[in-house]
Amino acid sequence: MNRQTKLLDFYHAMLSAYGPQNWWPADSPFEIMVGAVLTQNTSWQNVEKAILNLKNADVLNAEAIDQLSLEDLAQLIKPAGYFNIKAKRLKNLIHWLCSQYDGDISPLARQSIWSLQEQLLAINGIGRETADSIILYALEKPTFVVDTYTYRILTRHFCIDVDADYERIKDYCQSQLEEDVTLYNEYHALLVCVGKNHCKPKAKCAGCPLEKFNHCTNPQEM
DNA sequence: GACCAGGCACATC
DNA sequence: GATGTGCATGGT
Repeated sequence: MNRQTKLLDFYHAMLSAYGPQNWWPADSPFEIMVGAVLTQNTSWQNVEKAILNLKNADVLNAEAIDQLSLEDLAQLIKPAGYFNIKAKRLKNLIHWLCSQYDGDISPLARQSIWSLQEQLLAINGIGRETADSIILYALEKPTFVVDTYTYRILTRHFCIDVDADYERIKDYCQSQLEEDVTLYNEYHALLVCVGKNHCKPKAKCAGCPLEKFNHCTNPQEM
């Protein structure tokens, strides 16, 4: 595929407005996996505090988290919110990594996206977005990540139906864009940027870099 | 004080 | 299968 699509136009507009985002903000693929769980329905600012706690306690590694008690882990990740449920989810993910791969992420990079999705989605607490975030950002494989920002922005710009589900949105995005890790990486990060700065739940989208393409309709206007 | 944030699983109908 | 609800901190 080498054609100009609506989503590619969006991409160039967002990129020229914000520049490369160079996600994911982390020091290692393992930290990305942990962050992917902690950021579920949570602002990144709060996730950073939780990750800092893990670093300061010297437990930001698979073996340490696997051995940590649920209560101790929950206390460390408290700033990220939902700390009891996220402690369980994090331990589920890390226990899978330890029991199946000896706590080593590198063998995962040699597996297919399909196989990785199947394994990750089988873990309680890992849903589609978290699985795709891990595959794209930690394992650097081309799978598009859909989140609330993606949904909100693409529905307001009439790219997708309001009742479109995760897979449908993902298929739409992947059909409009070249299969490319860097493109998918930047695209999702830029959508988050637009979502945070302009495309808010109950606000008009003034100054949005996507404004020039068509009317951005927010729910209050409909 | 209300609203929102890189979701997910589970209960209920 | 669709829809509703609990989970929780911290910034605006």
